Amino acid sequence: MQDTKPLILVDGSTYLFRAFYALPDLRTSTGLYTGAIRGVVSMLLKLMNDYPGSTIAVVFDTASLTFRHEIFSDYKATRPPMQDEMAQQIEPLHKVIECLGLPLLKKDGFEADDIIGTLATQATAAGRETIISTSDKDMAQLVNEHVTLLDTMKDQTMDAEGVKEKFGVPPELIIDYLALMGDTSDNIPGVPKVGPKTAAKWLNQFGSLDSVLEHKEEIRGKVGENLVASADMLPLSRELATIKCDVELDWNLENLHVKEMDMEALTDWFNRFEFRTLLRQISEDHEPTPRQEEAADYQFIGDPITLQAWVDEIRAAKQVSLALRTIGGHGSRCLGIALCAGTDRAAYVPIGHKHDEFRQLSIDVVCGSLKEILEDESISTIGNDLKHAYKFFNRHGITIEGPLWDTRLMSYVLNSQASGGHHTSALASRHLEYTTFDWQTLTGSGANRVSPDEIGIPELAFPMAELALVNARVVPVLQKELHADEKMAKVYEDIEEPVTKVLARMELDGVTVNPDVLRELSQELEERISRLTREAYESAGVSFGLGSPKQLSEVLYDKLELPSPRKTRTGSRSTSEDVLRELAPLHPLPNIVLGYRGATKLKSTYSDQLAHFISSVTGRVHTTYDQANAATGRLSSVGPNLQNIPVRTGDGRRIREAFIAPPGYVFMSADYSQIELRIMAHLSEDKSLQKAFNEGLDIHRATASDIFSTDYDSVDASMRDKAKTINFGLIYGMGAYGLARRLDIPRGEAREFIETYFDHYPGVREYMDKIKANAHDLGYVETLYGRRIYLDEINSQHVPRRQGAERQAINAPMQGTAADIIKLATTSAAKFLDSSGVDAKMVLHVHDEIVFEVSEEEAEELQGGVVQAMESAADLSVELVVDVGFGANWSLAH
DNA sequence: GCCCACCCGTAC
DNA sequence: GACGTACGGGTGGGCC
Repeated sequence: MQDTKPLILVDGSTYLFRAFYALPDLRTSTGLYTGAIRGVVSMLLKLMNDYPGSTIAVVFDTASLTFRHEIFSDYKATRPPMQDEMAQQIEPLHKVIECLGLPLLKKDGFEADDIIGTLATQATAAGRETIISTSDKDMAQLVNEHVTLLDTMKDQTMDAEGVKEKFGVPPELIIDYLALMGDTSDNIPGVPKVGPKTAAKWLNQFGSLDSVLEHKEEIRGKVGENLVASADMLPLSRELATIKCDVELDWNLENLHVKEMDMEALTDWFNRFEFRTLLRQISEDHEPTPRQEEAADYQFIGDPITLQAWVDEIRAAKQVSLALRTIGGHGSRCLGIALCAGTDRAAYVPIGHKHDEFRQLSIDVVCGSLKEILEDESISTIGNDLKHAYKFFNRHGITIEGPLWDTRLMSYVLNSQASGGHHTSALASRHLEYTTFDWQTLTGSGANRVSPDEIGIPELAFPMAELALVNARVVPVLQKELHADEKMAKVYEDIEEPVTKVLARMELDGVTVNPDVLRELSQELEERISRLTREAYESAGVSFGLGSPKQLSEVLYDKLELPSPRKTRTGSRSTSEDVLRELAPLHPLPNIVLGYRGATKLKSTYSDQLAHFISSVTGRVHTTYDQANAATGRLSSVGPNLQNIPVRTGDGRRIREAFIAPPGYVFMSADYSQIELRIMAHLSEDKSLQKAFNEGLDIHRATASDIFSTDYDSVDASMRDKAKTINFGLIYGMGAYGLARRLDIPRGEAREFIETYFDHYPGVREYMDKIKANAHDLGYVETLYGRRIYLDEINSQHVPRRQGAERQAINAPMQGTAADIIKLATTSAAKFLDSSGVDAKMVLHVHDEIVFEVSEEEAEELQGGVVQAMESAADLSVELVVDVGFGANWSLAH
């Protein structure tokens, strides 16, 4: 009968090396080195656990010379001899593998790759799936429709598609690809200066190594010359890189079998190696002990009747505390949900665990029961990061309607920078003096970390239920603290809580990004990058790591002996953009590097990366706004960050062109004009600044006219520019030094500018003095709405730190008030969307800008509602002005 | 191999 | 040390 389980071939040798270098110093109390053994064994145990019943064979190299040495005597000649500490571990490791019952394969004259290649080929011929567990990229040549690679330590699999994705060429071309690149560790010669990018480019262009060689004369530049020079060696390199798939072996698909584990011998070995954790692991696996519930207060919910009893209890308590465990992108799979009614008892509902030794409930059944309470406006929902829960339930047809008591957000409003953060465990220790279960002991850390999916249901149930209970108990404490200043309670209730639901909606909806636009830009940038790389090497007279500031500084300042104008914070010689600009007149290299940096930045961060974030489910990009992170109350955006998409340069704007409205729709961008300066005018009560805004003047022009004593109408571009720099500098607490550097003028002159500014706007100076004094007294500053920003270093003896805190004291109220206002506006605009029924979605939120997609017919109606919502979000002594633009893409709408 | 500090550059 | 708030990519050194 055909074996339907996959054949698993483990590349023991590469894992041995990797494990050894990962844990080189691990040894027993008697001095026996065990790091490599431990690494390989725990990897094998994981594999056995993940693929129960599969045939797992472990393949090793032998110390003998191979056929590759016969055809190329220098093969692996540069490789240093294996360290003793590693060599000692090989024999015992082989013994342990035998005790595990796994077949151990090795053959003199051949490498592990060849044995694996041969067996995989046989399996494919027999129509059987093969999984090759390896971390060696060379194996990618073996991938086909029946063979996939698995990196067990990283838990990553790779099929043919994945090979193409990772290396840029399909599995069939991997050999050619390796030959072109060469391999320094195996001492396989390749073409000098050809790395992964060039190799893939050529192969995609010409189709194969042979046709690359046919066209070798056409390739220009140094790499072209190198190719011609290496042409004779390449067939040999190709042969060396080719894994042999027809080795005569004593093993075949029929006689490879896994045997029973020899527990006695294994226990003996593990004791000798002092592998206490592994010992526990294998004995538990073999003698499943009935697991006790950790505490009586925590219950399982494994059937609909018990679940209904909890729902009734929740309805009586008028509140539910929820803790969700989801895994996968955008919470696509739910392992389980913990529930807590009141503050006494909590329960765990297992839903999607892989190991189901306990009865689980389906997500549909659970949602069916929870729907009635979550959609009941009179029932409060408690949790930590409820935006995540809101989105999860929304995907399952439930809209949480009641008030949200989000402990993460409440804590953030109390002190955005609270040390320890706003996680449930941190809140438990800060506000309840209670220590929650340590997740690390459950999931491990670092390389040994396991997904929660690997953990059994009873193990997860306790800590999950505990989270729900702790959140329920911490809410009243946080509420009380918020009410210590009614303004803070209102910041939570009027600003943060309502905007959470709006942000959730926005994240769920996402935004359309056109990958074709990005791909085209990437290709263009790639060409530009390779051209600039060549030019840089020529200009420098040496090739070096262009992306490495360290190497660049050596070239600029040591080799070319250019003067180093500035040091970085840690004392190394800076190669930052403004430094390179200064050096540009002295040598061509700085400008080339600037171009290179611009292009690589754009490509790696945006044009390459963004397409990976397009959801295969929705076809759109879904960022996550972190509502409890920025010190001042701003949002931040992650996965991807959509708040730093380029806008200033022409190339950069092309990224924005990829953000598009669907057919029949347009983008509408609405942004506040000069909101922070307007807030400065309001907070400082400076009459001239207020007047300038209320007369509808261009504020930078007005400032220029004041400080340069010129008519408003005769201000020229350079004066306006200087005034703009000063205006922004003020918001950031800039001093004379910084202004001088920015404007490239003497410090005295900069000081005079600032003096003149304050003479014209005395209210601003008074306000800044006042806010600093206030900060020194209280240890915090406030926004207009009473959001606090604590400044721990405001009274520091360390002068630079104190000055830093003073700049924060100046900036935070303005930045924070702007954040408060746009959050209020966001909620208000969302209400307009709901009540008007206009066919529009909010798609992006960028600090002072909200972007919508709206049906073409209703664009005007949306504009009216949104401008009204945003301009009336706050009532200041100066007007709030909103600029609106429309367009098919984000660039055009801006 | 994994993690993190550092440098740098993008946004507002 | 000198301009605030963020996120993230690449490099390289230290450590598991």
